[in-house]
Amino acid sequence: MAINLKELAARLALSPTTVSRALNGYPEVSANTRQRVEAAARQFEYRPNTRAKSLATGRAMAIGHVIPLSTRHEIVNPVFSDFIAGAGEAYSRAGYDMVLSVVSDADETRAYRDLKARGSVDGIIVHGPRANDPRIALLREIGLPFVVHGRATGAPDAYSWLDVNNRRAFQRATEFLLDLGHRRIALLNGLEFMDFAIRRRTGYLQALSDRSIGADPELMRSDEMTETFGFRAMTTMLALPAPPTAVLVSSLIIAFGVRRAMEERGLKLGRDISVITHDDELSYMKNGEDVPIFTATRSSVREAGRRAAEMLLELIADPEATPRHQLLEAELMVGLSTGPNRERTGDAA
Amino acid sequence: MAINLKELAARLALSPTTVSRALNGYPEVSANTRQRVEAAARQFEYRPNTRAKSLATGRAMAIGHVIPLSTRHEIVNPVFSDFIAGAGEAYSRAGYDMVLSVVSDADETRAYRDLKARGSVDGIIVHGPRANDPRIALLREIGLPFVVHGRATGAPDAYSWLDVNNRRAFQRATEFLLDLGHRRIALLNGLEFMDFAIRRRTGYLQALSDRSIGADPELMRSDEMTETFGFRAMTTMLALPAPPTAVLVSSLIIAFGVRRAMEERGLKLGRDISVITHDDELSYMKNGEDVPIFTATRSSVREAGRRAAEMLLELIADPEATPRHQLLEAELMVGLSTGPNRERTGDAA
DNA sequence: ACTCATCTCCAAAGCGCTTTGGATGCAGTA
DNA sequence: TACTGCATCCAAAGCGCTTTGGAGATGAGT
Repeated sequence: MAINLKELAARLALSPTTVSRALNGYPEVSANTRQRVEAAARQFEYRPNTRAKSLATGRAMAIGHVIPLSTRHEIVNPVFSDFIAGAGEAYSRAGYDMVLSVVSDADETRAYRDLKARGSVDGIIVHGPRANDPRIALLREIGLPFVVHGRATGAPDAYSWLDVNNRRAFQRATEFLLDLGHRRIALLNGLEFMDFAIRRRTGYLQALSDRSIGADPELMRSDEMTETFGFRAMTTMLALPAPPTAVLVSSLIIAFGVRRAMEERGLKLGRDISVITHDDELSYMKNGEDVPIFTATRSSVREAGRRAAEMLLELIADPEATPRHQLLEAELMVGLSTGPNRERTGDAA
Repeated sequence: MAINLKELAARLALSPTTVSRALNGYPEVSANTRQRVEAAARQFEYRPNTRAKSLATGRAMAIGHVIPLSTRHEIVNPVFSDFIAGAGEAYSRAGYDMVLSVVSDADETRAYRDLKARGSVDGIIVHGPRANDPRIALLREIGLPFVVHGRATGAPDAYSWLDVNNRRAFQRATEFLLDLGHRRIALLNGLEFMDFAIRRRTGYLQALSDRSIGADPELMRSDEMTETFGFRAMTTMLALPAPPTAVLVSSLIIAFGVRRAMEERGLKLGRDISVITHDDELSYMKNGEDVPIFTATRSSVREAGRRAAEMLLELIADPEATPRHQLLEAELMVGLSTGPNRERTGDAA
């Protein structure tokens, strides 16, 4: 069924050498034969065997994504499929395969080493970096090109990364709420050993301190980003003597929970309490259609995947390259969930 | 850095043949040498080069998942990452790699052919089957073992699949609502060219007709499964002269939208209107913790991924095998979102 | 003493491709 | 005529592994 180089060459009464060269664009073949070869390749639907090709060239033509299957937390999951979709696009365009390694997090180190030793990939995308993430040193030692989706504060050496400016996004969002007169602003963050969560908190705290507003520990929560977390945290906060008038949350799913807690108490989004969420633009989790439901700091994870993949491919093409960085700015999209602080408006009236 | 067979053999003063045999468990090697070889392999961290191995054996030791990147609909996405996680577990255990191909749906056919022709995979998992899905005939023609996650009603020949009993789940859910006295039961379904959606509707209609209750087209909607869809559809239905007293929805995300529409009107879940949802047990989208928020037909997508992968590996191991099937029954979990029809209670009182 | 089976091991071919190092033929040059 | 240079093609080696078809040694059987 599937034809190989030798057969194709035989059919053309040419040597495998010439056919290979013709198809790979080498100059030592006449324009005439090149056309004949290409026509025949199309006709017989010839596809070079990837295994053989990469054995011969030493390049795997594949990129690895290691997904630690944590027993404790499912962190990467919600954004993962969109990131993959974006990266996958870039890979197919470049003729690369994407190989996924799902491993229990105890085996993660071994997974990277295996990928290298068995020659299955030319590079790796690192997901869900944490502060001082040990994987960075590991990958450098192994000698496999890699790009980190996010950053790992505290990593000793330079490395390539692509990240959203989480600090700035949350700083701006906080300022936006401050400008609306809010003073008691809560933060419902992701788990704070994750790097992005740390940065978001930093931005939030920065904005507060810039206006000389003290942070209230009661108003800062951090947990896995689920609907339930949003609901519970918000319910608890609403029961405080001085509940927040605005809330900054790290994901749409959390925001759904927050909204539920509010509605259960008859509070209206944007009027009684303002909410800003981060929106990864997940394809299955839209923040409204034309007008955003939630005011949001928005940055497409899919786009991030695409760019991270492209960055890695460039790195592989030029091993001498110095580490690259890409810091994506999140847009601040005004939706229906924010409004002026009514407590103060009330004061003034 | 990475040592290969020849070097390892040289270090041991043995031939590559013997070393290969020792490591792959062939009998023509003495227990003594086998131990020596294994010890050395461990010491030097020898990992056979996958490319070379599969070139020699003809087996790719990899499974392909083709993800059509539809321009129109993002169908597989929300459940995709969990399915992958489950399948990935099974693959790593068996020493298989997982390769993902993200392709625009126009290129999907070519993607399958390429995977086969270039020898990159030994088998394929088919995602998101539709009625009369052409991929089944295609894959059979190509001659690549495959397992379908779901079924494709109308496919002419036998093929291996793993599916949730969607019809039965929704039939039972509908009966459950009927038993609670509900008569106007709405259905918010996924897109009905998807096979699972068709089956769910069938089950729903079956339950209604079994009790001689006519289906009201006004109460049946089908769309992409987003929060917005749930919200809009429910809002519209609540404005009907005779709104539904119960709703059956196809995903938790839709259910969130439904709840929002209800809460906006001050209606309480389970008291004013009953809601049953299907719950795929996505790791990032939990239906409450101990007591489910929503009464739900529950079936783990991750478990499905694991089993589908195992099924495929068995198929690959035994090419003569006849097609296998696995029909998983969903559990009907009673949560806080269902209760007796108060209209009728009202009537009776 | 000879044959035969058994146990260990190895040389070499082969998987499908790329790539090095020519070979061949032909036009241009002296 | 002989030489050079160029364009075009090919034979063969090699990528790292498996696997076929022995080879040599040992011991049992007669």
